[in-house]
Amino acid sequence: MMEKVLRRFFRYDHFRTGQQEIIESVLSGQDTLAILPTGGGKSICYQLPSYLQPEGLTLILSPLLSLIEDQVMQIKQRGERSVAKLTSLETREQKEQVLHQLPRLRYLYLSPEQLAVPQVKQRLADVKINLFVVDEAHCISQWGHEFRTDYAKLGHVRRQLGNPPCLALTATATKRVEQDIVEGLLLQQPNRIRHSVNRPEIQLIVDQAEQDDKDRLLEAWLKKVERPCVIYTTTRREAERIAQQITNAAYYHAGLEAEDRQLIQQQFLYDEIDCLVCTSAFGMGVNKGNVRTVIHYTMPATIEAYMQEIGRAGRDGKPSTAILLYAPGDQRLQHFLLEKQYAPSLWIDQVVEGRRRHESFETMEHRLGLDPDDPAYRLLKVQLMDGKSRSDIIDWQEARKKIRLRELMQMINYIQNTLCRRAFILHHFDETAVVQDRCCDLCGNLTEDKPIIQTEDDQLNWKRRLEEVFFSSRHSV
DNA sequence: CGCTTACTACTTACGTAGTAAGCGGTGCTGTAAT
Repeated sequence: MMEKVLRRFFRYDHFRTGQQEIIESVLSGQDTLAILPTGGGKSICYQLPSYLQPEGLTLILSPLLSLIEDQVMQIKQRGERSVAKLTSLETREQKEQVLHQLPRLRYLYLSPEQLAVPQVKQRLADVKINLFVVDEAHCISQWGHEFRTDYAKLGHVRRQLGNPPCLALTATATKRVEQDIVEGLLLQQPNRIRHSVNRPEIQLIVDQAEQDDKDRLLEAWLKKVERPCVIYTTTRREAERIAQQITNAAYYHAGLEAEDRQLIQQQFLYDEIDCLVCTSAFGMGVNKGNVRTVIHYTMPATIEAYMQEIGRAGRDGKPSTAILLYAPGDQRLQHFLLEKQYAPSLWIDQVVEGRRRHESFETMEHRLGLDPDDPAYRLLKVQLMDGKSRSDIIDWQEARKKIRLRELMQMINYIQNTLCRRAFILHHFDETAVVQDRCCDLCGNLTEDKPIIQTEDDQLNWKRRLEEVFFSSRHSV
């Protein structure tokens, strides 16, 4: 039966690994958390069940407008017309029309922010929702706490919509991320379907250097590795600077116009450019099979982010390479960026005091010179509007910073690890290490399944090392 | 916080040291009312 639907509506003869299991779980009405390798055909997992149900809507929450556009287009291309999207790109009339069509609609794509709009929520509450899908569900953990807080509220919204079954999909999730997803979506005894996050086709290399040698090192690696190649940097300026030094390269970051971003992504996709230098803005939803190399000029803030980013290599399954360049002190920028997300206690005090005097946020913004677009200030505002007190917020900030510094430490541990890079990463994702060829710079093809490095239970050591890494310049004796 | 850039001061001939200012990621968004 399922194969028949697969052939008829999706024109595939067979399911790929994991798809069937997820679909069965979805059809059983259970909450499902699925960790599938990238490019594993995730969309079929939530699109197919709809054809086996007599009526009802499939709601798909997606993090990027561009992703929503792509998905809707792909569905239409396969001949399904009962699909719509609800984003800020639609006009008021279009939105109204979509909300009017709801009872007859099969798929609705929207951003998490749209679900915070009262009218959207109300109209959706009147409709039968078969499935509540959260695509790229790691965003709940990655963005939900600080940056896009509507992600953290999806569970409550789901309750308000009659608690339809939920399917959360992602490619990479540690236990912590999994926990964030379960809590954020209020999943009830979810069926957890896990596939290994290991990407055996990608060999892992870390190259440590002095800051001044990095450009030369990058140049040397570029002579050795195959293209197409993605180079990740932390800052936009660095992405632009490095792109200039490389032939047939372009840069990509969030400071570009949406049109330019799309154009460059397309050029890279069609091999007109074979080297893309970018910030973390690049990658989500990019389906390019032949990326041979991912180089990190500077490290990301977490191992999960690192896995997401190197995961863009070798989707065609052919041998690929991930290289991370590290110079002492590289973590400081990540540390700064992390700190910058939280309001300084001065702001908290000032704004709490202003509210006590019934001053509006707008007035305070003027009086105190606060930028209403600053994410840290916006987060503070959300928390205060949610009824949080000064001490709630301070305690929460402390707890979050501690978690995130620890994640950053894990990234450093990966770099300074001396056993096996792959084993370290798999261990981080609570998987057992595997032995394989083309493994990493530390073990080559001689991988052994050994106990790996310290983990969270190494409390004392952790604190000491944290001080060493972040404060050594000031506190050295 | 730490790195880079811009400017100033002082010295002494076009250069250098010292200080101040600026910068550093990710994306969504009913936006009320004249």
